[in-house]
Amino acid sequence: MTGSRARTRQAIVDAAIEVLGRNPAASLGDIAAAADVGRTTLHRYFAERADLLAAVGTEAGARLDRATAQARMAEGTGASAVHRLCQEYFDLGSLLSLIFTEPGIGTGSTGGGCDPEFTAMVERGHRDGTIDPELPVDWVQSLIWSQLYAGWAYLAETAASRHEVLRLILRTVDGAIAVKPG
Amino acid sequence: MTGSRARTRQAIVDAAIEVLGRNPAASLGDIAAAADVGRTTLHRYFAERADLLAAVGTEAGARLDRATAQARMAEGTGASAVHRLCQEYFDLGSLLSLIFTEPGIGTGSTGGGCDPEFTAMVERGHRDGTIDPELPVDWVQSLIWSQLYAGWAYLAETAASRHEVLRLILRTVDGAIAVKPG
DNA sequence: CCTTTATGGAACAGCGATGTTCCAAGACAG
DNA sequence: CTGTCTTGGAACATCGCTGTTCCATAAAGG
Repeated sequence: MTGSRARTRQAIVDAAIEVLGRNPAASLGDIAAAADVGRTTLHRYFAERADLLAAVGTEAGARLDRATAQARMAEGTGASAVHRLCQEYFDLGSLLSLIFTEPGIGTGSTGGGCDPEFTAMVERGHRDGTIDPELPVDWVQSLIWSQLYAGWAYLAETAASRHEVLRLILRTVDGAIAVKPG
Repeated sequence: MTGSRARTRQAIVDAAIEVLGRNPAASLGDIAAAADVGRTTLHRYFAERADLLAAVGTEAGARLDRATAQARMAEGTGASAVHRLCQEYFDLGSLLSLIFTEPGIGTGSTGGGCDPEFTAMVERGHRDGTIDPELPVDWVQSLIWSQLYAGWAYLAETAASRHEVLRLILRTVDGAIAVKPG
């Protein structure tokens, strides 16, 4: 019956991502309820709150890595790679809120500098004339995350479709990083 | 000694904005400590947490209104007005985090649609060719707030100067709302 | 000098979240 | 059917935050 345990555990982690994304201060009872699981069962899988948060961090890192890989940051112009990255990250859904509000959730204690692949992508864009050279690499990173988060929030508050919101995000991000005519 | 009361009260509200901006779940003890005031004194001025939050909301609304007025949204092209609005709002400092994380903090229970003045400004920009007509008014609003918040966070995490961060914000916001060449 | 005013500390009860233990019930495999 | 696995509910102690009361102290003002 080990398949059941894995399924329950995953349901709890998924629910935690969903609920904590909406409210980072949510109680374990809220998370258990969202997972359709008793609070006792949640504690059976994660003795302490910190254990659950660690599992959420691991899951977040895994999903993030998967999305990053699919974006193929090393291909095409810098701007086109940023464009693809936004598309893939947008699919992270409720995880976006969590990553944005809880910086360093899926990062292995790095905290500081950007991912080397990301840096390479933006600097390539600086050289190939598709990303404004005045914008530092980490500012481009802030830009992308804040736009993705804004889009996710916008999706939750308005009647706009997922597709329409993605279009808006891509349009504004592309414009923001574009080399300025003046 | 009524001057002292006003000063203490203001110090508490200011500290609350500062602390709650960094951590919306901060305890009253944290806020009192940040205001260099005993927790007892804080309770003397604000019997319940809700009372303090109401005062913070009022203060936030006042500062927001002041900044809005100074931006003169009705003057110049739509894009230039957005530009000025970003400059003024950036000066709100730590209040930015609070407004961003606690939507509707200083708004008089509106919640829904944008400010009419703001709407007029963006629609003017749509007509005068300085703001991309594909971008809905409330998306422009999301864009501005998310960029201001990102800038404020960037300022706290990096060694960049306030002036430099403002430059980055204005550059990316201007690019994001600009009419696209394609 | 003496009163009023403002403050901070200590102590206390209440509350919600947390973490633990124990037990009963249902599901599944042999 | 029987034993194991998984679960959920109830009860409990604990902890931190909240809100209140009481008292001591220090400063400002008459």
